[in-house]
Amino acid sequence: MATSKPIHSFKTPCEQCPLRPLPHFREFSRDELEFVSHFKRGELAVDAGSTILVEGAHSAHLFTVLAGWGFRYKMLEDGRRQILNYIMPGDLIGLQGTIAGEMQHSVEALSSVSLCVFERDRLMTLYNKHPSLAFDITWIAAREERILDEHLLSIGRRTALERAAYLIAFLFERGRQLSLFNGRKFIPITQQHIADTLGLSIVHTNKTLKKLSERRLIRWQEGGCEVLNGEELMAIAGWEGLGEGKRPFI
Amino acid sequence: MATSKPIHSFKTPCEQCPLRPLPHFREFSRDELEFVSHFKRGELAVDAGSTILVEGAHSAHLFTVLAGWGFRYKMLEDGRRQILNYIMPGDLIGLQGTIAGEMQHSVEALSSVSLCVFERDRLMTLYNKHPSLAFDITWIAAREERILDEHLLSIGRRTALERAAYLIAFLFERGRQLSLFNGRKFIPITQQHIADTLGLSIVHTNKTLKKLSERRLIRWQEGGCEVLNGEELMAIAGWEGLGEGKRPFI
DNA sequence: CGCCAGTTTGAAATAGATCAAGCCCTGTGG
DNA sequence: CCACAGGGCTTGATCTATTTCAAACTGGCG
Repeated sequence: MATSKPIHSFKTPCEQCPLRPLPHFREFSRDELEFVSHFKRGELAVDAGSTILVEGAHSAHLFTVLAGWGFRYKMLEDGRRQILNYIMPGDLIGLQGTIAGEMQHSVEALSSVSLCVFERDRLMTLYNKHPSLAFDITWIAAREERILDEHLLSIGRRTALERAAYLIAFLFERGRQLSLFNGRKFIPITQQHIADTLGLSIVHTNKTLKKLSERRLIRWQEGGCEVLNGEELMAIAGWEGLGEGKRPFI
Repeated sequence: MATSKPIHSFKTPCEQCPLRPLPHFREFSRDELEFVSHFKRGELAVDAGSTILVEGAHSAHLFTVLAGWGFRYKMLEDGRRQILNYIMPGDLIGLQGTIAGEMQHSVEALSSVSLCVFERDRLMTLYNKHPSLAFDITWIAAREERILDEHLLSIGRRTALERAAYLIAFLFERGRQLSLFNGRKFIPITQQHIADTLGLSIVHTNKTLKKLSERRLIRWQEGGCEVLNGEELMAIAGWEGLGEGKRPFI
């Protein structure tokens, strides 16, 4: 399994980037846009279930998600898996490889995913020539950190029901910010993924989700979760949301 | 409680920084050193138990830890607390305030702590004038992310015994890298802190630590934990360690 | 048709939480 | 010098959230 198609020579010009017009992302200056356009080396398209990056590998690339859903995870030697966070359009992945030499986690696609490919080697040029973009990269890393903090709070101190409510509300909020839902508020995820994110067994996860379903907050469909009441999920979790405001991306 | 002394006008010149000579940190160029020296605005000294930053506050400052131990945490409304990570010399704190406007977590001192104070406003100058330092800040953020990933794996998927072993090994490794131990390998921490880091109750934490004590891997002393066998703790946790190599700091 | 991944359910086992006390040490105030 | 209060640690007993085990159901798909 987990085969990824070769990197396309085809590339969407950054000037026509489908993400840029979204209200969630900050504007680029002409200058920045031009640099990023050169920085981008190609596009990668993978199918649902493919592995995008593997723990331990030395990848020469950085990626920005153009479309689709995926997740980052780590495993223990005996196979226990922990999902660390989800990746969605605008997210930068592979930065960790820059500091540690090799990836410390794996990344897998939940849906079909397409990614912009950058060369890690040229990152220093970005820092030298475009301080504003350099700052954006720091911003993106700090944001990921903030989200991990919240996940940690969730796994460490929330009950199973609160955790599940938090996770679904979180994914829903992220999708909403990215204008990902056309009518059907659908998250392409399996109960096993939810279990591995929340640190619960799949059986208990199933029973917990059933409680949320009975309260008409979510509905489970083939291949994912439909959100019926995001507000109430946030209330159960005691979670404030992601905050408004525009964010950068590369 | 939690009173912090006013920011000292007194400042250790960066040229005489006690951290710089440590083998764990990367060298600075003369240029970088000069800039950082100007960037630094003063020093802050707080006692054990003091709050250094509070969730929700708008701080105008960034800090680098010069000496001492502390921790970052978040709380739920009903008082449940989750410790997110520990801060030690060389760590940068307050960066999150830059991206979210306000702090998303609090920081408290475990021992007496002294900090270098920087003005957040002048961060952009650093990005404009010193790309190498800008990159270092990203590096530091990405490193924190990596550590949070590991914590998440721990809380989500390791057993209580494994978690405790991981945490103590982790703190021990960090202290060792920083040459913090002179003979006595002592971590200034309370069992309540360990419980709030591992997502366990204090009673169960106590019983778990007792098992580690009985195996002669640690010894509990007044006010903290003495590490007797870091190797074996890592083995129990199935944890590889932090990796060698120098790291930057500001 | 039969297989497979994902979901669902019930029953038994257990890790960890909660409850309740007691202990030790240090600091404080009479 | 003693009393006592408080924080941190320890321990045993009971309770419960969650895991594990086992089995069956569903809908696609070759």
